[in-house]
Amino acid sequence: MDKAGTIEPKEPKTARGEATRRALLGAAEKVIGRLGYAEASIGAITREAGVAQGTFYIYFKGKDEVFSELVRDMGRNLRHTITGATAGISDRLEAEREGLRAFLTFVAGHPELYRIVQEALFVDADAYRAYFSTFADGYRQGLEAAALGGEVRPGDADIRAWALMGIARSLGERAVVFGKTTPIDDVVDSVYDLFVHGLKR
Amino acid sequence: MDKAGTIEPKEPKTARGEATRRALLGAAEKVIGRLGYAEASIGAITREAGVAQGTFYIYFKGKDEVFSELVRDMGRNLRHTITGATAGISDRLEAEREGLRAFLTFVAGHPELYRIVQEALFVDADAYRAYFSTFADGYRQGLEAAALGGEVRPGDADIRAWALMGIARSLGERAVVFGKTTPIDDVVDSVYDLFVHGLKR
DNA sequence: TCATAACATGAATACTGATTCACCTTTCAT
DNA sequence: ATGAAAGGTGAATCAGTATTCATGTTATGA
Repeated sequence: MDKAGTIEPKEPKTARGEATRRALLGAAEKVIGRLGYAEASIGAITREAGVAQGTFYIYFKGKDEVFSELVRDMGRNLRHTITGATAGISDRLEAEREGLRAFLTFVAGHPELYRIVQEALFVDADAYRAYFSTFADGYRQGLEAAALGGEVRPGDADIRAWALMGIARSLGERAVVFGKTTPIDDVVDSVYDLFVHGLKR
Repeated sequence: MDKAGTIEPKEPKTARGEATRRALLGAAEKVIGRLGYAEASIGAITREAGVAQGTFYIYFKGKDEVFSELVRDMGRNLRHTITGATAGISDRLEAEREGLRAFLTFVAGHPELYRIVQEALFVDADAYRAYFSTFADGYRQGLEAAALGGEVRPGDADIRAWALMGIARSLGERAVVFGKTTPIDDVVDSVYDLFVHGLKR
């Protein structure tokens, strides 16, 4: 009668199992990204992964679980990418600009990111909130530091963080969901100008 | 053998029927807003509306149809509200500010707006695109006119439109989904400052 | 006042797809 | 070389609900 320590019905790791799990995760990303959560059947996922349906349940408790894992995964990847792209840039505005560029580039390469993250609000609201809260926190800290250093004018860092995040999201969506193909560098330049100077003539 | 002109299985209008339809639509808004599309059963909607399940199909072809109608409805309402709030304001930046205030106020009063509109991407992508395209067009036209009039500095109006829309969306979500309760007027002031001056000190 | 179109009912049907399970195969430590 | 443990299979359940339908009820125009 154990149960507290054991990992229950999943998390199995040994050699090829790891590979199968990855295959499943990758297949889930592809299928869910294409069809959406509701339409993506376990059958379609396992077919894509090249395994039998039952195999799915060796590694995941259910459909929601892969999904949640996917959301966390993508968040990590994206954060990692952006961190890499902005590491070592001391000027805040410039860091903001490069972060945006990295974000838009990543998104262009992972168009399913939107569907999946956005659908998370309905499938796993906690994962959704965690995803955006984490991003917002990052933005906010950067802005606070910059305000302290006198790089940017004073103002509510949290609101600004959400505003900037909204800009990035919106322009990513403009490209991926609405098919507007303005080159990323042009988008970045426009937004940077907006960041720095605002709208006023 | 007609069919072209007739309205098929719905659109019936006669006295109380109209009322029932409205009740159903209102119930759908409430229930879908609360539970999300997938979890919202027809049973729950008709129960909320106080009618039998079959009644639902007198007025709507299916679950998707109410949903689509809801999305369009909300878009119209919101647009109407914002138009009303900004009518007669000739200064573009000020109009932008009041539009944002109206938007955030509306959203605070209709927290289910987010769930529903956001879920539309999965249930009825066309309605989703129409919703945001319409908004973006409005923003863009306003910005183009302002640029022509020399009120704002030159720049890509479409990109700016999407950026501003993203800011509004993000801050609405910050309140409704993430429960941050900064007073609307404070949010508006912060964002306005950002609009006008940008971040640079 | 009654014929008829609208409107309403809710139990029965139908379908879809997630999850289970009894059994087979591969791996590898000893 | 061998027997657990880990990994894998896929057909058979099973649950949940959208949709249908045969049957009432209400309203109104002639």
